[in-house]
Amino acid sequence: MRPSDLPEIRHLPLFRDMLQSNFEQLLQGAYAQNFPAGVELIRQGDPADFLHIVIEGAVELFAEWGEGACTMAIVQPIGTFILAACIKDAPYLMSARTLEKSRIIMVPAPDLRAVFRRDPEFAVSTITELAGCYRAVVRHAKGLKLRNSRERVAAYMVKHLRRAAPHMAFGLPVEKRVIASYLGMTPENLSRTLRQLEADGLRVSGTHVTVTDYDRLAAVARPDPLLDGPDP
Amino acid sequence: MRPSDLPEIRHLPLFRDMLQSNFEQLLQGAYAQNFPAGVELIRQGDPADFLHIVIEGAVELFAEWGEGACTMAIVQPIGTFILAACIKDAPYLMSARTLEKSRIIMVPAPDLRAVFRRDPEFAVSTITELAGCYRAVVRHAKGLKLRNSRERVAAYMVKHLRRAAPHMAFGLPVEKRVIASYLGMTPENLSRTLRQLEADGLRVSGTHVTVTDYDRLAAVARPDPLLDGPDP
DNA sequence: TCATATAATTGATAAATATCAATCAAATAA
DNA sequence: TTATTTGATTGATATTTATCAATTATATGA
Repeated sequence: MRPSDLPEIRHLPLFRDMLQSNFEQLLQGAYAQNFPAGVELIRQGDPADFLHIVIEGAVELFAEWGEGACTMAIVQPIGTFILAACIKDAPYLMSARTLEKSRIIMVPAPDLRAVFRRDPEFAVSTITELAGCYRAVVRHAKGLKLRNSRERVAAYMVKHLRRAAPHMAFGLPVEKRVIASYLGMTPENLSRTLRQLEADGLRVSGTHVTVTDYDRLAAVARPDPLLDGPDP
Repeated sequence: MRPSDLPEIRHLPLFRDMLQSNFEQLLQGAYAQNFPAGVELIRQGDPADFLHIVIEGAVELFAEWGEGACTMAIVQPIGTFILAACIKDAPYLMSARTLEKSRIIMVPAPDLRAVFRRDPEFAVSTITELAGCYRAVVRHAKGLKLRNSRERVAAYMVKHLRRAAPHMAFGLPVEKRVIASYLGMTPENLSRTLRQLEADGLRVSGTHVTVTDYDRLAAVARPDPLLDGPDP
């Protein structure tokens, strides 16, 4: 592990408040690894061995059932994934693969469980982190059930535009087929929907998104913090 | 609050391992209330004031957006809800209403946060509980994205049949329209799907469900612990 | 650079699902 | 009990979304 990785990790909400000695011990047993794009890091159903931290690159969490598969989330720096499986000492519910060249830190699950039993601050941070993850999935599920695909696409664009504020443009973080799967639709349907949304102030060319009429687009998306998350 | 409520609550995984003194203090500030059916206990967007514990009856967690609404979960005794919002001190993401005459215990959120900061066992239980909630929603979202409505209905029936094992029959716990909404479909579609599944060993008459051919039904549902939860 | 693979788009069509309206059944209250 | 409300079912139809096939664009590697 690079020494330069540590301060960044230390600043994550999950690790920010714990005792220095516990932090050091936790990352003692951890190790970093660089992966090319398209590597399967985790297979759903396997026992949870490591908490993963994405330092560079991007990781797709996806689910499979029979022939089908779908994207459940994208994790980008600096983010962690599958905390819940590690804590429950249960099988992973999702698989994970790198979308690009990525640098990942892996913290052994038993160390994690040991430390939050004796560091109350870390326990509180873990609780807060998990509560945040839970709420994120609830919002995702709400979007799937309450919005149709056109509304989900519009909401996705509005959400990313807000992050890019005050600009009225941003670049898509991942391939369109991944976005389509995340939004619970086919790539063909996404393609047609983007075309259709040109009448509502959205302009997508390749990976570049421009919003020409925010109000019109927002009228389709009807953004709501209870579905799209807090404003930032 | 009835004295007879306490032992039951004390046996919940969430409260089982904490110090008796902390348990007593936590429930000191709590109070129990009886509600008729159809009462809105919580409105999404409101600040999270209380952890709710269902002692008797049934509570529907639902989400609203614009004109639309959908059922997100059913909580039955003895279960808790909206732990995550209490912990994050954030607005509720879901509304809650009683589906039947229900007895609910309400624990003030600030007490909750205070106690898990000083009782490590309670912190660990909270972490485990939240991780479990998270995984439940992930499974629900996976089901919505990977299965079509026929498969979701079949899986719902298989899941409930397993709980009723070794019987090959059980009663629907809530109205069909609630089940339909939970499964992300219209009541009409559920009705037609149930009719269609008669060819696959499922027999539903009113609230009574009988499975005449488990293997055929399971062939439609393709049950999977990563979508349907652990076997019990 | 070109050749090749992969992703994105487009059109045609099919399947899934929702909507609307009418009826039927079941629960509930007077 | 009967009257009334509410939920469930059914049919007809519209809409949404997926599938399949072909083409175009874009990225990737020799």
